[in-house]
Amino acid sequence: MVTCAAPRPPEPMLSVLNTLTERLRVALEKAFPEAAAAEARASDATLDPQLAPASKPEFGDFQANGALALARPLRQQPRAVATAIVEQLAADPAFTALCLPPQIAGPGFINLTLRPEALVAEVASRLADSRLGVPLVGASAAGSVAPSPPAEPVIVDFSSPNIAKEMHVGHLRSTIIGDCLAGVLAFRGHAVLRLNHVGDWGTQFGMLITHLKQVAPEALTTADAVDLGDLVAFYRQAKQRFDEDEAFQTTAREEVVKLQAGDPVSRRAWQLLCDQSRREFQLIYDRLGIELQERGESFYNPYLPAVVADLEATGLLVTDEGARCVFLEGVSGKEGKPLPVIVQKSDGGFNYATTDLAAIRYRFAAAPAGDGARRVIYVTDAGQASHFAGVFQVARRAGWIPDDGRLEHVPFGLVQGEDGKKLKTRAGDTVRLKDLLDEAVDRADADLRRRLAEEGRHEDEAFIRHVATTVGLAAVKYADLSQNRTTNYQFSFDRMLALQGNTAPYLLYAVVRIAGIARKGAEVAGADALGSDPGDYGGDAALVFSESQEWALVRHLLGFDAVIAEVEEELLPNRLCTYLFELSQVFNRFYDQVPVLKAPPQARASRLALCRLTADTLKLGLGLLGIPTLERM
RNA sequence: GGGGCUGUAGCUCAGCCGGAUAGAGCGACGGUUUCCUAAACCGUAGGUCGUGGGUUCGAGUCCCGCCAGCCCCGCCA
Repeated sequence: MVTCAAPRPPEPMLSVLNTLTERLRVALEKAFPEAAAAEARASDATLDPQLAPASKPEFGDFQANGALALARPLRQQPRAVATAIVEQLAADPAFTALCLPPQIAGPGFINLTLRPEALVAEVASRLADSRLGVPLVGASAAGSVAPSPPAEPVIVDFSSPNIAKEMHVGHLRSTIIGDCLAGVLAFRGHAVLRLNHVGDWGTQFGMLITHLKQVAPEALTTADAVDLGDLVAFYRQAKQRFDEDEAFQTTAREEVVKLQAGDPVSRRAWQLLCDQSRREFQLIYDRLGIELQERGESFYNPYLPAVVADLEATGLLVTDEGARCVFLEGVSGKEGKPLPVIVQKSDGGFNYATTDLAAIRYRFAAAPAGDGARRVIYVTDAGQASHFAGVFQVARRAGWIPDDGRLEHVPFGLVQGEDGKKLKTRAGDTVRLKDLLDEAVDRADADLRRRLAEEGRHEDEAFIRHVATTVGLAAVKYADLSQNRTTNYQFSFDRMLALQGNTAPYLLYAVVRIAGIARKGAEVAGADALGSDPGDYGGDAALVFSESQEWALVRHLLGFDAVIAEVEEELLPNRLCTYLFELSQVFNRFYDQVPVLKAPPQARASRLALCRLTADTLKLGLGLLGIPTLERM
C-alpha cells in the first residue's frame, strides 16, 4: 500500500464528503490537465480542492477553496479557475446527483449545497443504523457483517493514582478524559486496552513500609488494620522523615531493594497496602461508571533489566556520574550538554523512566510477551510533557516502536479554583475526589428539590436521588471534557451545574424534552389508532421536511460521524461536546418553532423521526463522554 | 540559562489543512408562555485576537523577535 498523505481530517458527512472530494478532484484534472501533469511530477498538492464545511449556512453545505490557491501557478483569475471547475462539475452526473448547481462567491470560493433528497436519504440511512453512520474500523463499506476486531489494540493509559494515597482532583482530568477517549476508540471498533498504571512501586513504598514497621507494624501484616485516611497521614509523615533524616532515607532505600528483590515480608506488606487502596479506588470508578484494568508499575519490574540490556546492545547507554543514561538528541540543558534520561541510578536501582520505557517496550512488543499495540496513548498532565518526550525518543531510538506505531502523550492543564490558582480546600489541602463528587451531587440535589418545590411537583426520594446523582456527576465530567484539555481548567460548581449554556444539565434537558415527546407521541398514536407501532415512527414512511428549523436539525445531525472520527484522530473530547451542545441548541430552536405532535400526519411522522434521531445521537454522544442520560428530570 | 504550554468580549472559553464580516456561553439590557417540560426561545450592546516585524492573493491560525503568566530541567513520579 502506498500512502504518503497524512490522515485527512474528518469533515461532516464523511461518505458524502469523500465522494465530493473525489468529484472535485476529477473536475480539477479535467479542467487543468497540464497542471495535473505538473503536480504528478512535482508531487505537490496544488490540485487539492480544499473542500471544507461551509463557514456559514448561507454558503451552503460545503465550500471548495482550491481555486484560489490554483490561480497563481496557472496565471489566471481565481474566479476564472472556479468557473472552469464548476463547468466540469456540471457535466458530472455523480456530482449533480448529490449537489445543486455550485455557486461561485467572493474572490473564488465554490459553494456547494446538497440536494434535499440527498440529505433525506442520509437521514433515512442513519435512522436504520444503530451506529448512526459511524463506520467501524476495518469494516468494508458495503454491508460487511460483524468484522472481527483488529488484533492490534490501542492502549489508553489513564487515571493512574498512587497506592497509599487517596484520589484527588489531580486524577480527575486524566480519569475523565482517558475514559472518554477509550470509549470513542472502542466505539470505532478498536480493541482498546484501558490500563491503570497505578503508582505501586518505587521509593515511596520504601518510605512507607519503613515508617509503618516502626509506628504501626500491624498495618503490614493484617488487612484493614488502618484505614486509608490513616495511611495517607502515615505517608505524609514518612515523606517528611525521608526528607529530613538521612538514616531513615538509607533504610527506606534498602527497603525498596528488598521489595523489588521479592523479600516475602516486604511483599506481604506491599500487597496489603495495594489491596486496601485498590478497594478505595474502585469505589470512585464504580461511581463514575469507569472501567479500567489495573496494571501498575510493579508489573514491569521483571522487564526492567531487559530495558537496560537492550539499550546497552544498541549502544545508546552511557555511564555518567555513576548513573546509566541515554543522552537525548536535540534537547540540551546547561552549557549545551545534552539532557540525559536516567535508566539506572548509581545505586543500581531503577526509576520511573525505566518503568515507562519497559511499559512502552512491552506494549508494542508482539504477544505473548507483549500487547502488540499499534497506538499507545498517555493521558497525563502537561507538566510531564518533557519527561515523555525524552522517554519516547529513547524508545524510538531503541527500535521498540514499529514503523506504523503511534505513541502519543495527551497532555492536559491544571485544575484551578475560581481564584485562578491551583484548586485547594479552604484549609489549603488537596481536594479529595470523593468530596468533590459529593459536593456536586449535593448541589444538584438541593437545586432539584428547590425547583420541585417551586413548581409544586412531587417526586419520590428514589427519583430525586437518581436525578441528582446523574446530573451532579454529569456536570463534573462535562465541564472538564467540554474544555480544550491543553489549557488549565477553572473549576466552578456554579458554572458546571448551570441549567443554561454549554453544560451537562442543558444537554440532559434536551434529551428529556424529546423523551417527553416520545411519551406523548405514543399516547397520541394510540388515541388516533394510526395502526403503526409508535416506537417505529419514521421507519418506512417517506420523510418530508419543509421548515428551515427542520433542515437545520437535519444538517446538524448528519455531522455526527465526522465529529467522532475527528475525536478519534485529534483526541480532543471538547470537539464532541461542542457538537452535542450545538445539536441541543438546534433542537431547542426546532422544538420551539415547529410543532411535532400537533402537525399533520406525514409531517408529524417525519418530525418524530428527527426527534428520535436527535435523542439517539445525544444519548450515544453523551454515552461516549461517559455520561448517562435521563428520561425525566 | 535551556525547554514547553498559555495569552481572543467584563467573566469562562471555542476557533478544524491559513479562507468570506472573529464565534459561543455566562453576566448586562430588552422581548416571548391559551400550545409537546419556559431547565426553553428571540433580540441588543460588548473585540487593536498580548505586542512588533515577516511570509501569503488572504494570518487569530504559519515563521522570527519581544512582553506577561504557569509548568518542566540527573539519579522523586
